Amino acid sequence: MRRTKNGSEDNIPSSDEILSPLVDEDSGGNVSGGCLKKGPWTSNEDEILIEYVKKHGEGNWNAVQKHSGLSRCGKSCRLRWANHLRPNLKKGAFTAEEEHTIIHLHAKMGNKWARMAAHLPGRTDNEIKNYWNTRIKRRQRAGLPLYPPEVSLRAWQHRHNQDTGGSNIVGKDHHDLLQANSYDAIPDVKFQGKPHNALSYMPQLPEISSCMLKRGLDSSQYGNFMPSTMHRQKRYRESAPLFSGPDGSVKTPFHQFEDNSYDQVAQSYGSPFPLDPNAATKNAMSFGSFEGSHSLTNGNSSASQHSKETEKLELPSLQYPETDLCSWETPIQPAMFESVDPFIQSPPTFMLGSDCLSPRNSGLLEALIYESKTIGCPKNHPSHKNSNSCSITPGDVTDSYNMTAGKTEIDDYTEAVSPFGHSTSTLFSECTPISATGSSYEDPALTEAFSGSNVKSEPLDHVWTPDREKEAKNGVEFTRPDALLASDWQGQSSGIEKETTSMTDALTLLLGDDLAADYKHLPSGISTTHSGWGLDSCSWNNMPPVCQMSDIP
DNA sequence: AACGGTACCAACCGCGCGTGC
DNA sequence: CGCACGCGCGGTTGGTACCGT
Repeated sequence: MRRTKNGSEDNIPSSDEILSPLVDEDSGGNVSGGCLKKGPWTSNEDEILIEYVKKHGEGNWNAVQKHSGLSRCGKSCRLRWANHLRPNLKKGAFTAEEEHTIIHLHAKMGNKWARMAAHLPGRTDNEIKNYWNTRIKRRQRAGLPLYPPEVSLRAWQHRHNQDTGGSNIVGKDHHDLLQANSYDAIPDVKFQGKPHNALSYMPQLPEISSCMLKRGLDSSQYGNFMPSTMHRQKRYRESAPLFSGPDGSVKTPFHQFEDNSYDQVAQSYGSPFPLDPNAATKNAMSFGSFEGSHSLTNGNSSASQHSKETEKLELPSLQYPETDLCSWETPIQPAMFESVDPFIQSPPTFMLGSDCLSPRNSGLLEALIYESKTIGCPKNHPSHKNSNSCSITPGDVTDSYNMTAGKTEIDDYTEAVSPFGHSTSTLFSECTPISATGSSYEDPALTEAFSGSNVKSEPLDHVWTPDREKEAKNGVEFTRPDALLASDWQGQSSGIEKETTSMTDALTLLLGDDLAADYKHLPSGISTTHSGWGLDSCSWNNMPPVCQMSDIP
């Protein structure tokens, strides 16, 4: 700590400590009764507290005031003790090892500071939190990604191992699962082994990498990247860098669309997407594309009830089960579409990750925003037959890859109109892998699926026909690198080298030569075309089953 | 030297959970 | 069952030091 204000930190008593000027003004200086002192602790107070703990042990903090005469609330005492006075506390800067651990822990847990602290003896959650927030700022300023690529990879590996080791829906009654209109009922949706198709694969990557990339940036102070009061455009520009430019410069997702790379990539693939020149739509798409990975805009902040349940699962934010909606499997809720600025405003509430949804993680304002949005959604009215009318259940989107979403309220959902003047379904198509096919609404089958009236569950393999595959290649959503990867995988898996080349070209366009080149140096199993998104889709089968994240104590 | 912006961090706040009555 | 209380957590605020102009 650089400062040594009023000696509370350096144990040098001062007159200020004796007669602390920091008594809560509201207390009028009366520190007795219910009016307790606030502000920095003095060494005197520290001594009193230490003595008290020696005598009575930790706990029962509210009794401190009674027994010791310390004019601090129990809560304050507990914090002081836990963060500064208890023995074995490490002071000073984090070591490189600790930093490394923190990074990995954060990739694994998200903003679970206390849990992270448990892995760092002598460190407090507050310390870690402050460190992380500082790190976020620093890296954001420096234009560096929050996580090193290898961390993203490891997180993915961890996730993948969990996935393959956990339950999966393959072989299960998929339909039943999809029918379960409850987050609780949503199992660990897995696409076992290698992806059967690009769409089944795609969700896996973004939920890890982009989730990670965003997550840290989504801590409270930087939730939604920037204060809501900041000008939108400014925020875009200052948002956490997610892409590296050819010159090493970092580009935000919005940079991606400020230049022509977006279109270039799309054109290189002959995308049928108009890549809407309309700014709003473009934003919507760009947001959607990242919203599509959800993590990017959700991070930790969101307010939703079901989060509580999932949080109880003690699932780290990056260990989202397949129900974790830091993926494209995420149901899209009204907030997403009704936000004037989905990137700025209250993020969708569909994050099922342990800390993605927690109301506690959301600011009160966010919660209110969402609440107001929810209320504002007529279909969300309690009287409506289905409270989820304005949303899509996890299963819906989960299965959207094969366009066989279970019976859902998609029909309702498609009726909503975004502030952009797009139907939510349009946005949905832009925000989900559905759009990756580029045929969300060109394909009659898909259209039918989205009509919501007669949705059939079909095996993945039934849906992924060669034609569909071709569609996907042509219409891959270029707002999503992972989609590109998926396409890449498709191309390679089917021996279409040309496609792969195009893929690489596209990535080069998207990521820049340097970055793309860097990927070639990544170890086996890691993408040769990208790192920011974790792994090479074509290396799916080569992924070592080693869960590096488990190395963390 | 003065000023403003920034970085950093301790402390605080609000909320939710668990428990006991 | 409802309430109060203790506790823990994540997020936010406020104060100070540092740095650049």
